[in-house]
Amino acid sequence: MTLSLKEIAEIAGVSKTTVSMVVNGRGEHYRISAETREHVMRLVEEYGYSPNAQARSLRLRKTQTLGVVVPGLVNRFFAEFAERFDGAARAQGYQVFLTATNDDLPTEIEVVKNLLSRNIDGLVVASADSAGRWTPSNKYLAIPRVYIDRLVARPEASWVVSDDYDGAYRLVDELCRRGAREVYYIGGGPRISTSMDRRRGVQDALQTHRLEQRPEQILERGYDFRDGYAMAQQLHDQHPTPPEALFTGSMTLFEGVLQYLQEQAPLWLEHTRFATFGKQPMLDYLPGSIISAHQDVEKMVEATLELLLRQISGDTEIQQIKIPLKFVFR
Amino acid sequence: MTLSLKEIAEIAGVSKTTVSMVVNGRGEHYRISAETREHVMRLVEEYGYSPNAQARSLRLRKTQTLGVVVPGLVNRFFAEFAERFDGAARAQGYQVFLTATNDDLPTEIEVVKNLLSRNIDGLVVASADSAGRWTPSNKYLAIPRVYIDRLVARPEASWVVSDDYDGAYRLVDELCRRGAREVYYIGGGPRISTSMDRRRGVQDALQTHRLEQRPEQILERGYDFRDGYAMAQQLHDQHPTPPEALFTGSMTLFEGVLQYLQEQAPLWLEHTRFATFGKQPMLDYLPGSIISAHQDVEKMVEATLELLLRQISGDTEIQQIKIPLKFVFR
DNA sequence: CGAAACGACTAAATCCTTTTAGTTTAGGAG
DNA sequence: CTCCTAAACTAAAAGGATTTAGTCGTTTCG
Repeated sequence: MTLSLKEIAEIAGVSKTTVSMVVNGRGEHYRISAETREHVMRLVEEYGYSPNAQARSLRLRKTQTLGVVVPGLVNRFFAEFAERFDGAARAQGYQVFLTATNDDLPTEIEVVKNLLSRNIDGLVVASADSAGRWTPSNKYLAIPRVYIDRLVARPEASWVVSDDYDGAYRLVDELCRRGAREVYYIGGGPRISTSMDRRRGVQDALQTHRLEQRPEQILERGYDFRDGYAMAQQLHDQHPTPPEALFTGSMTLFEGVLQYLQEQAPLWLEHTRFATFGKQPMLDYLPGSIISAHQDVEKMVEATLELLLRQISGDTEIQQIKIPLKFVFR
Repeated sequence: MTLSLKEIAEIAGVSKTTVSMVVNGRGEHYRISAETREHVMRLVEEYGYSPNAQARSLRLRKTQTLGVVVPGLVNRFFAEFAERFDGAARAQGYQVFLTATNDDLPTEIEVVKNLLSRNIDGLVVASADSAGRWTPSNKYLAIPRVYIDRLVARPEASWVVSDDYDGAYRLVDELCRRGAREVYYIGGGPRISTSMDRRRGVQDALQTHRLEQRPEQILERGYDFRDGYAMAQQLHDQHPTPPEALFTGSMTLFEGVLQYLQEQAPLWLEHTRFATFGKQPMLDYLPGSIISAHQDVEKMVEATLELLLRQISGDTEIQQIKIPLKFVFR
């Protein structure tokens, strides 16, 4: 059993107000004699009193709590983001509710609603739906929030994303510089902003290099491992010989592709040049040619937390930040 | 602005009690006429009322909140555990506070204290210190909790861990069956239970196969990438030719080792047989011989949540569960 | 007919803090 | 001696829910 403020006050023989003042040390227009302060403090320590956060935040209308909603944690980018964000937020006195939605919009909506009813102070979302095709509640619209990774069209709000267009462009540009004349594209769901931007980047780079773009060179499905596997299969079926170059929109997709190729078309692993989004230490040890681009997690965390805290402290300005990717040209 | 129960009651022209009853539908010894119920419900929908979780849990002494404390999320096992646990807990109506401690005991203690002051209903910890060399508060001792991955000596409590001893034994056994006569061990910090068990497994397997065990064959440091790198270096310095077999205690360690070997001793990658704990899809595409064992996350999540919920519902029995590992003998 | 039972509500207490608006005591100024 | 002020506290309200213990008519039963 933990004691309450009231009980401490009774034991100490002072009022609740006094104990509260001592514990919070907020002596604005109140003074407490050194004697009393010490007396109360001793009891607080002795009984290991710490304020009940429920009651506290009920009164203060502040929970010192943030919500982070991501598609999944097995995805290394989100894992790293979550881990760093958690640490940074904690350093600022916030505890984090972290939730994975599995990229499912109904789940996302349910989770956000739950978080809102818990009166979180701020919200970070990598949304499953960039188009914003659901009607947010007033409470949702009122809460400080930052979208990450994928920008969201509606409601108009702050976001921190990577420069996906530029990343895709430069990856494909590099493939071409290295001699590729035929680049295939395997990407995530066309309703997610990252997919759209990456695809545009790829296409513009091909255009710059005056390379042909046939519709069957563009495959889009989802960001899942199985999507990667399936698209590799589809590609292989329609084009049995190894293409010169293959671009995948995420590490998970790349893993799916790899799985298929190893099983059904190992020749590709030797002859095709790969470019992919995502980070993975083991890429360095794979045979074959692989270049990659990954998000600058540290900068993103920093920017996200700053935007969020600024909103929490009352600033209503909307800010939208695009962060450059990092490239590994092996 | 969201309305409160009181305001809804005023608009509806009924008491707070009635609204509360309608919303929670807990008509044990209270009845509410269909008419009133419908009337109130309409207003609740219209204004999008949902109860304030702070106030609710203050009264109920239940927060429908669980804490999960892990060393880090970039580690795939913890990421997968967290993701699945989050989903399973949400299905049971709990929201999860997830925190990464970076395997730092002071951080762990601080985080747990914070979670306790928020009155979480249950706690899951992969502790940075298996020896239990800190004094837990009464509140900590009283809260339903389950240790995972690493068991904790004190306080006596429920845990769900993998059968590390067996896993290490069988990996090394397999190495020996495949002809290895000399196995080196690279492991995590000797104060963490998983390290201790894995080491014992390795040593017992060597003994079974009547293989020599020199002290310099056993390296222990920590579970970090850099630890792996450093131990590989140390090993290479004292033994420049590729050893027949090398065991690493985690995927992160293996990655560190790989990094060093690729830079300084690429020959090893061809000639040494590797065995490692951990899961990583890309292992399948690496050249060389690698066998591995990884935790059965699904079963662990299931067991952990069940033990926790049972404790929350009042069962005080301590249960300690060891779950078999999964092996991939490539 | 009187008492008990029941249906349909409501008032007020409770959970634990924070904070506003006092209250009490002592000392100094006039 | 009275009045005022400062120092050091305290009482009570507020914050938003749940729940115990009623209240007040209307039926039902003996």
